[in-house]
Amino acid sequence: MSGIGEGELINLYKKLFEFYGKQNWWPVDYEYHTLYKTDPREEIIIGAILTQNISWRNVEKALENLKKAKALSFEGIGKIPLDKLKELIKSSGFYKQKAVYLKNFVEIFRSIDDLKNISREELLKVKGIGRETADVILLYALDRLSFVVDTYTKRLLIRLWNIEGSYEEIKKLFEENLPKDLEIYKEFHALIDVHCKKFCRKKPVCKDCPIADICSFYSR
DNA sequence: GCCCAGGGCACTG
DNA sequence: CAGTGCCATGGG
Repeated sequence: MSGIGEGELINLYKKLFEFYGKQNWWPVDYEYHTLYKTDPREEIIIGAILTQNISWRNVEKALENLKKAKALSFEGIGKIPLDKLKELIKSSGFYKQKAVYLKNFVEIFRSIDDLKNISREELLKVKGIGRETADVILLYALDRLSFVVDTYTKRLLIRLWNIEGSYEEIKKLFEENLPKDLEIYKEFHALIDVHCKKFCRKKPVCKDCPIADICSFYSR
């Protein structure tokens, strides 16, 4: 699948970090959680489900609605009626199934503590939790060394080095060639997304791209 | 009006 | 295991 090693990925990381700076993902409203004594990690998981194949802008509106309803927590999600939940998260698209996913999730896991010893395989059994969402939960909410792959990551690897692979293959590629460091895992995924939104879009914008010098697509 | 966005499920071959 | 249809809103 690939012919790159540790050097290339670290180099990519350094270049992106240098250009964009620290991203501090996952975004969370700590003031809200301090005020209502809820756990910010639960917001990460709720957001991870809401953002499936939807722009973050649409998710932010849904999160705001949940805050106003004091429902941005597992307990809060569990308390509000399903129909009410659907209304609140409507802006995040696919809202009927996402509402069911959320309800089901907080039914299984009553609080963040119930996830303390969860494995990736167990998470993947939960309806609505696929590979990417599971890895987001593991990395950003539970501080586990599980690299997150998304469509941006795949697109970038194809453009940069013409590397294609399944989700698990790409995930392995990163995990085998990066230092086992939580901050690097978190920031790298965030940087890839930020970069792909700005430059490496579906229709690539190569002008002024900060990593054009290491990109095989650019030199074609 | 068209395209796309921080995927996942169910079903098919 | 890979491919496809479906889910649905909102901004560019």
